[in-house]
Amino acid sequence: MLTSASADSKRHRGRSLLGPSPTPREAELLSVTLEVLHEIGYDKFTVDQVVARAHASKATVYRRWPSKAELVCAAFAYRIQGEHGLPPDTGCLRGDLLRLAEIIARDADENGRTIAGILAAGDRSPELRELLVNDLHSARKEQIHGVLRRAVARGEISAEVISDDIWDVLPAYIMFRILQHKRPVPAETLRAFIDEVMLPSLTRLPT
Amino acid sequence: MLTSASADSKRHRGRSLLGPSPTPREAELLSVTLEVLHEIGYDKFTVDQVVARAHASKATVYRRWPSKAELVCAAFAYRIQGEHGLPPDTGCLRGDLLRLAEIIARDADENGRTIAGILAAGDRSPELRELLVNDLHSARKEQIHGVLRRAVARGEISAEVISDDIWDVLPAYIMFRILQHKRPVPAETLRAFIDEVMLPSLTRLPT
Amino acid sequence: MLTSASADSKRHRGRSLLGPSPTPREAELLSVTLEVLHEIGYDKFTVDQVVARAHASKATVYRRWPSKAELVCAAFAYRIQGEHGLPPDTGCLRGDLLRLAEIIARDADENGRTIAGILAAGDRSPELRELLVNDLHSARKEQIHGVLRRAVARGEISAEVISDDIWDVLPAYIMFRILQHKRPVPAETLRAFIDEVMLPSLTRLPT
Amino acid sequence: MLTSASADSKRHRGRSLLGPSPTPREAELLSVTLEVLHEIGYDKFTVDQVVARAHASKATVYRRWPSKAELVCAAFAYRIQGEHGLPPDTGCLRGDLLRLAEIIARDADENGRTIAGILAAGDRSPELRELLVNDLHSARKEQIHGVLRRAVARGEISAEVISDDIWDVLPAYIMFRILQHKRPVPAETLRAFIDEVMLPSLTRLPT
DNA sequence: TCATAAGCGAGACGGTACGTCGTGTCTTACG
DNA sequence: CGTAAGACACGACGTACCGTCTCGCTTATGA
Repeated sequence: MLTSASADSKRHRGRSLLGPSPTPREAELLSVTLEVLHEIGYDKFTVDQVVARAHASKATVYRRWPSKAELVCAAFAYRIQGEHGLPPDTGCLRGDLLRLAEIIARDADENGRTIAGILAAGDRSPELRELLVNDLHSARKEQIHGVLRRAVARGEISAEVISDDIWDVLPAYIMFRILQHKRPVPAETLRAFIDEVMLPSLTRLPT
Repeated sequence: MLTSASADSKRHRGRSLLGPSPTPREAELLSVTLEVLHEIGYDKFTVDQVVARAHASKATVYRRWPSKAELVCAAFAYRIQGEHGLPPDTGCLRGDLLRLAEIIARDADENGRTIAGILAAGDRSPELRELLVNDLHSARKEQIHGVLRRAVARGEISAEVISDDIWDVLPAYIMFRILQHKRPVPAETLRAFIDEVMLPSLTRLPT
Repeated sequence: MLTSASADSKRHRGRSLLGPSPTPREAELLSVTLEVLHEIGYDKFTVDQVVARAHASKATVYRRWPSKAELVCAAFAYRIQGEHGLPPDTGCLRGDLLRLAEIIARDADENGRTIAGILAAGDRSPELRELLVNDLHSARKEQIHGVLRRAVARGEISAEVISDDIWDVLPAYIMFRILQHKRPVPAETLRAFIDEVMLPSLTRLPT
Repeated sequence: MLTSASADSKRHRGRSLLGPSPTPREAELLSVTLEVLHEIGYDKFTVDQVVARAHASKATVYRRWPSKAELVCAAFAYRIQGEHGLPPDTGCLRGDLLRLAEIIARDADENGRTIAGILAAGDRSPELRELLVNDLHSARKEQIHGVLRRAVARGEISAEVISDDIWDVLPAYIMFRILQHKRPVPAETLRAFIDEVMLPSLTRLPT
């Protein structure tokens, strides 16, 4: 028996974007949203398509997400959940970074254009966008800091090089490459970036 | 000594995107397009507004640029022309990079959202988008390589570190920061990026 | 005695052109269409004007009538409904015909140009045009045959002269005159036509 | 010294619509106009099509005829010239009328929709339209009156039945039938009209 | 003989209507 | 009551046509 009050109180644990964790119907709609985004890209994305494919009503969508932009944001935030896992330990910093770079590159390859769309539509709902960006990157940040902490533990790098400001060099570069050339970033480029930029920076002599 | 930047500026301009250099009327329309983009942002941008403000006809616009996306691209390519100038020589690589970072940051701050829009709408006209991206970044590439060549001439760095693949670390990071947080990149972040990432990479010991 | 007119009026009205009888919103739009047609004429008629005046949306109009031509046709068909009434019995055929001629002439005077426009645009939607013409003239046919049947009942004419083919001599002539000279047909011309053409034909000696 | 005055005076022989008789170039353009009208009908008619097909320039067209409506009118007036011939004498009024009806019916079949278009667009250039209508029907009037005069000469009808007002019953009915059903008027209908309407009217007993 | 002008082909241009489509609001009917 | 279905206002998009205009090119005359 459903006691929607207790269900409600359960839902108010959600963190950032989704507030309450999504109901089954919401989850379904968000999944369909992600599907459509993947298939036809952000700029051809249509709320009506989501509605049609989910056999839903526009009112049902707009009751929860007041605009197309917020629907897309919410769908993205929904997707991010559960991606916080650290990549497996490969035994050395370089291996960990290469592995992480691959993960990020694959993800960016799949979702780059959608993210660009969200960023471009920025002013429609600035606060939401900010939340999304935070969500997006807090996952990455944890992964990266995790890898770096492992390297510190191994004695490969000094703890001082872990910065709170520019930790995002790796995802930034990968995302940028994806957006610029719309092809996947070649593995060789990832390797070069890690060997020629990341590692020199992380193992630099203290100034 | 190569001054390929100046050589570049001597070429018949507008070769890539605009085909022939724009007629006066075209230039006018592109200028108005840029105006509108700045004022109301990419997602609220309207061809009709351009038409109204330029006292033009829709046919005049669509005769040249077959869609809104291409109009915006062309306007951007038009804007880029003449931005090839090298930043002034500050005497040392670090100073040059800081100066260049400022330039890039200011530009990205002004046009970031528009660029994101173009990237998001990518598939509407892929070839045009590619041309635009090439134009956008060939200008930057010239500037960066110019600065690095100056550093090589000064003996600050080895010519070997100049890569044709990952030269774009600096603009990538700046653009990404702009798009992520929509505020201007703080000078301190630029400094940190240069000191902690760029310079270690450029002055790294040969592997 | 056949009262096919009243039988007709009992049928579910709006069968032919409008399909189901129009919804309130449809009726409103058709009324506004007729208004605009009267005010500015067929060739300056604009769907946007209808939309603006009815505080409607273009989509609302085009959802029901796929083109301007069909909107105008439907508006006309809508107008025709309820015009099936017989003119009052004046006691003799000549009087009935004069009365009917006046009615037709006034109607043609008001709508002549619009009808010409519809006819000219014929090929845009031939089947619809045909329906419209049928509707337009089935009403007239009822009126004329009604008048003639009264005359037969009075013994003024023979039933044999009532033709199914060329019953439309009267409306044809009136409409033509209206279209040709754009002024109303003078009463004297109507009288002459009835006395010198209609009545000799109706009372002719059997060949 | 320009002799445009004398040139002008030369050209001022034309009668009604065309003013001066058309130059070769004008005649060519009018012919092409008629061609296009026949092929695609009045409502899809386009000045640009005439221009393209005649390898002419829009300026050339608009220098002579200030609007599409006037171009079409002029083309029609041009076509009418030389159609004033009487139909051959068949020996009796009925034969003459049948022959004439055929001629009119064929002409109306070819040009009905165009004429309707001109009539519908009436208010664009009322005076021109009036001229056209006069031209159109003065030719017919001559033909009909010619046939009637022949019948008077034969003693078939009385001269008194020739009316100046409602002479146009025959073309009116034919034109109307053409416009209404867009198919050619069947010969049987023409015969019935002549036998059952025209002849009773023309041979009626004096009231 | 050449230049000066007029006619012309070509087609860009401003304006405006068309018909399509997407967003976000709202109503109706069903379960 | 929530929901599916979908009508609706608003407004942008991209197309097409009209009538005006400017450009060169050609031709035909007058100095």
